[in-house]
Amino acid sequence: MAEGGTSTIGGENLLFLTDEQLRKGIEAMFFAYRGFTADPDRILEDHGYGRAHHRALHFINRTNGTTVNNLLALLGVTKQSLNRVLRTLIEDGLVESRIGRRDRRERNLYLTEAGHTLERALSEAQRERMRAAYRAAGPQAVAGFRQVLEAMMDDEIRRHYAGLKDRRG
Amino acid sequence: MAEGGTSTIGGENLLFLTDEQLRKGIEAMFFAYRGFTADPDRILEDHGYGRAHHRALHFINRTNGTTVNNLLALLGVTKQSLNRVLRTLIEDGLVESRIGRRDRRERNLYLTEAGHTLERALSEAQRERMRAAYRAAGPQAVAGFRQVLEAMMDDEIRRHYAGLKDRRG
DNA sequence: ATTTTATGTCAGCCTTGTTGACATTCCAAG
DNA sequence: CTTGGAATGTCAACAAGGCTGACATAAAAT
Repeated sequence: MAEGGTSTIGGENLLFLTDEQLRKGIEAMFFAYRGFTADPDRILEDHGYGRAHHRALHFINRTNGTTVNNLLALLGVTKQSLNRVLRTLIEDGLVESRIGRRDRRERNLYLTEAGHTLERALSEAQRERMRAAYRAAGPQAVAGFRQVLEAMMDDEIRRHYAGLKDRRG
Repeated sequence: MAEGGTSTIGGENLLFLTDEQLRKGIEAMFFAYRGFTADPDRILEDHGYGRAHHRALHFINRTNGTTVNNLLALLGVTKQSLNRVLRTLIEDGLVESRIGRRDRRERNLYLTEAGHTLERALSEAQRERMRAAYRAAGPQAVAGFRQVLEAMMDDEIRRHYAGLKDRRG
């Protein structure tokens, strides 16, 4: 049974995309995402946090000193929603909010030591799962994985994904 | 700059997994999943439904005549949570719930004509995005994509993913 | 001086997860 | 046959975390 076959016709590699194959891909995405979030979720539960807190910690760590507005664009939620999460993280001493130096309206966000500790625990759990999957699938598969995921993003997001740079300060 | 490089040493293809590469993979997963759900979400909004309704419709369509318990295992939520979604779908005439013939405690679930119509609209939107991503990335990438996703699932789920069969009745 | 921008906050709504209590049905042990 | 436990599904109530709208404040821009 040839599933997901490719064929080379006239030098070009063609892909036969049946609805059945696409459905398999859709379900793979759904189930894999569950696995992807399962390990951090368990850690978060112990701290009384949810996925929203994880996402905030991740991107604050990634883009050190980022502003609230910046974070909103990345996370794709409303400021009210982000604010609720951010407030608890600040109250709990995981995130520090400093008034901007150039523009005093802005708040620059940083992880505290405690924040870094939790972020590391979360991301290490997630990296471990990703590492195992990468190893099992092999380098060629990993390259393909990344290509398909990137093609699946919205255009605006793809720019964020590609262009995000650390800006320490 | 060699990012995510592979090298062939002694005939074996090795993969260098830096934390940075893994983090890129993690973010790709996050952003791609947003894109993955964006199109159906827009359709659902028009009908006053959410993602949970989409998932239910998908798996009822896929496993025609499935029971509530079966669906629970696939969706990974509590029966109470599923029940709420199911109730509205039944009230709205998208899903039919028939008392089981062998075991009258069970309910066998089927899509009505209207249910099929909405399911098709949702899955076609999602397939279209998947199709475009597959085309952009190419067949080799698609194979890798599926391999990595499968390796990322929890073991129990992987069995569901691989082994799900239609059982019409 | 006025307007715009960045941020924070309050109130209230919705979806979708959770647990607890309960009804129905089946099946097996007595 | 009856009865008690297990399986299945429903109803009620609560929490997290999305959302919108309204409003306050401070600072920057005009």
